[in-house]
Amino acid sequence: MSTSLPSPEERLRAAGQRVTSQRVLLLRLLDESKEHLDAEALYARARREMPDINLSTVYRNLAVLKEAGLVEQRYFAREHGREYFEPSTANEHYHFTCLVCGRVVEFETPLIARVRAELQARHGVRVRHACICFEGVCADCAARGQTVPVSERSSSK
Amino acid sequence: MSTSLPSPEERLRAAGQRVTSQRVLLLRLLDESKEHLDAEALYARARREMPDINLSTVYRNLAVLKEAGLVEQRYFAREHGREYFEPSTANEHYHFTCLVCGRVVEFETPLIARVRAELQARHGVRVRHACICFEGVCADCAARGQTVPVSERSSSK
DNA sequence: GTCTTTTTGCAAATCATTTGCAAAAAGACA
DNA sequence: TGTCTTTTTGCAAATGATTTGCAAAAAGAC
Repeated sequence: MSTSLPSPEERLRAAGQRVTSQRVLLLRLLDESKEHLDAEALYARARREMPDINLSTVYRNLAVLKEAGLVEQRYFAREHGREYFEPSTANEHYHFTCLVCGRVVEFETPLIARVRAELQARHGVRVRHACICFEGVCADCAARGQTVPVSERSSSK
Repeated sequence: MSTSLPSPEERLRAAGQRVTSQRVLLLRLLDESKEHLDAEALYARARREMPDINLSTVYRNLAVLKEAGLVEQRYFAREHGREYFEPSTANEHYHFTCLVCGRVVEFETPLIARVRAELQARHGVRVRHACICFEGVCADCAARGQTVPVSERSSSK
């Protein structure tokens, strides 16, 4: 989600990566997006401005940008097999996904850091990364009486 | 993992599911396993006792067992695209995976429940499920000086 | 500009997981 | 126990996301 970050070009240079038009475009699209995008969605948007861009270029660049710390990979709810991305931001935040409408609520909490600290203290492990995501029913959907997600109880197709 | 649970047959019946030799076997193998297994690993073990069992049967049954609440699906670390399973147990616990040796440390903490409560209180959402996993370097690997995971910095193959 | 290295587009491959289908097994009931 | 109905299985082929090999094109360095 859009914050005042340096331009895509600057961020690429700062990260020691080559500045290609494709990378600049992808980074900009991720910056501009209100939602988290997966490779396919990002590809669809990129094509509108660069019709010849290839899906594998999107995948390759997402991997490069992730490695360079310019974007972060996220996994959501039942969609865990699909990777979503967002630009790296300073503040650590987590996600809640509504199973009914798909809305993603971002939130912050110091408790996860405490869990990490506990883990470190009690088990001597060094935590490098955490994947935290919650899912359920958002306030609006609950108010609308939508309590049972369509694709939960029934077969998952 | 292995705890004193009712027999596979009993659990299947209690869950209103048909008792097939394949299901009994899979459930037993999951009970017996010290590690979390994915479909492929479970299949490999199952074949030893039932050579004709099919991989798709394993997948289908894991889905059934999950739906019935008899097993729980987990996602780990960089392996997020792959689903691992363990028998459902009463106590809620979370996982830490060592990026170097692959060891999985299970731990409990009341803090995650607090995060859920906070989410509920502050955003009005009803949390149904949480996917929580941590990764990093375990105490043993850190002691052995193994700080930089093999497949982290280099290309991810 | 020229040269070297990295990146791209394209097509084909991979890997986990799913599905269609006919035969086999499970559960219900006579 | 035998029969009937429904669910499950094995097998093969399909799917869907992601990856890879390769030759041409673009980026960065000199």
